[in-house]
Amino acid sequence: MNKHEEITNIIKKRIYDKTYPSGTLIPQQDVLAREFKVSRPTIKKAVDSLIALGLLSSQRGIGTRVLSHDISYKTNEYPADIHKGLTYLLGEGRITCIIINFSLEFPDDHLQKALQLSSSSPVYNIIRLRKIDNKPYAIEHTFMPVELVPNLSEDVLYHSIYQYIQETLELEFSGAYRNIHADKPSELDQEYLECSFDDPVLEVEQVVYLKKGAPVEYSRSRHKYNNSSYSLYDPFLRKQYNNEQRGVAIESNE
Amino acid sequence: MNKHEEITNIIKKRIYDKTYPSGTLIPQQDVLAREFKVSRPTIKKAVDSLIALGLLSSQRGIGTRVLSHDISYKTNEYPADIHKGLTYLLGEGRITCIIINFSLEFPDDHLQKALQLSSSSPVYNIIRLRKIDNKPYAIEHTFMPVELVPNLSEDVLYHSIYQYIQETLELEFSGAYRNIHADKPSELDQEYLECSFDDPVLEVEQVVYLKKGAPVEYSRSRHKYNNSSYSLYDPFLRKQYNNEQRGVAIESNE
DNA sequence: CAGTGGTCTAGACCACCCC
DNA sequence: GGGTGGTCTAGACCACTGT
Repeated sequence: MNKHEEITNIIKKRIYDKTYPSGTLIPQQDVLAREFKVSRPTIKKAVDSLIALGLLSSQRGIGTRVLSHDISYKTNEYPADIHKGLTYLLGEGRITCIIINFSLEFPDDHLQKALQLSSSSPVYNIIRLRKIDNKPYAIEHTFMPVELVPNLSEDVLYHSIYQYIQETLELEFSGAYRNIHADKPSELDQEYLECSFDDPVLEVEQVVYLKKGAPVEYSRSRHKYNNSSYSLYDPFLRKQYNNEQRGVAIESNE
Repeated sequence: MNKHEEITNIIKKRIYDKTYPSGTLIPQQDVLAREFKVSRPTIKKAVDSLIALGLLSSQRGIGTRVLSHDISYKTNEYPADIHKGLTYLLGEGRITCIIINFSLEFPDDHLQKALQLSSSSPVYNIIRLRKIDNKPYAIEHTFMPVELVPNLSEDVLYHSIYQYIQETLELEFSGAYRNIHADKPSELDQEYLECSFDDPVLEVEQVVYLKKGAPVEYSRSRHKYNNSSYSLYDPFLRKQYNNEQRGVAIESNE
């Protein structure tokens, strides 16, 4: 672990255990630098990452303050890999998975674009149903290039594709584009998510990229509307109205 | 403008104008350091912010590669302030605003918690309908503490509350917690968004914080399901399964 | 091995706030 | 003026990659 990450974690603990209570100023950066026997830029880096998480806020000439978010922090991790994430959170046994479809096909135009593939490069077409305590939680429809993820078996599908990619194939991820929107339930949704025709569905569409740069997954996860939601903290780091994209956006499909 | 921000913008331009084509390696950090006559850590900072935007990906021993996201980049800015953001994007004249409600009240329990107020501290209760080209776009229901945002007038509501807060009151924002979910349309939605009883609605619920630490807004923006969506890039910066929260999360409301 | 990015240092200067 | 965080430097060392 890096120094700045260690310090990040220590400060985070001190925030949660109220060593640094909500609303108060934490010690100055040079005091922390002396305490942890590091240089000030290292402290700064640790503080910055806690600002990005929404736990701290700095003001020049004043200090760095602990923010108090009374937002109920029931936020479950939602990494690219729902299965491993939920297993981690809820423990083994409560999460189950049903494979609805597992086949190979050639990508259509949309997939060719999203995964940057040629039409002759086969992809897996996977549909899985995730359950928590035997109640349906999400339908995940996943496409992955066979080229990048060889030898995918049903065994892997029941566990974690992401673990297989990281640990067996030793590939690294760089990040994911996501688009979150509401939709009417499809027939598949109504059947597997056990919802009626007028129950809205929350869909998280994403493209996951490898560090190498290649897209490794296109997927759509659909959730019953009263079952889950997507939470995030958006630190207003930059001038808001740049001429360029930022992380967070709403698009209007006129 | 900081040096690292200037360099960030220059590199960004070079990515968009294909000086650094998709998929290729950009020059090494020490080459860039010499070109821009800055130290390497400054280059690193610029590169890091482009990694956070999803434009670059670095690998030790190899270099820094331009990612190519064929995701259609129709992403409109969605800052906390929809009005100013959309005005910036679409130009003056296409955005209009109707005030459906503007009143004062004392906060209920939920609002007291979200805005960290006592029950005797009044809040504005504002409902506005946003239109693009005279077609309904979103219903925004906003609560703000009178204490923090004094002298709010209808005039300000038609323009930008955020501009008023930043420029007149000279307050700074630190960021916002958001929760995005799907919902059934309310009667208000059906009336003003012109949707039918089985059209889903996408709601973005947020609490916006000042740098000082105080929550300054609690709001819910509701959109017709086929009208807008929420997009973001999630860089997988940290180990995914830490014992602590990250920005992105799904919560299951069991 | 040489070359890449990742991290850290020690110190400096500046911008800003409050007294 | 005295104290805060924000930024930048010049150089160093390390971890990792590919040959």
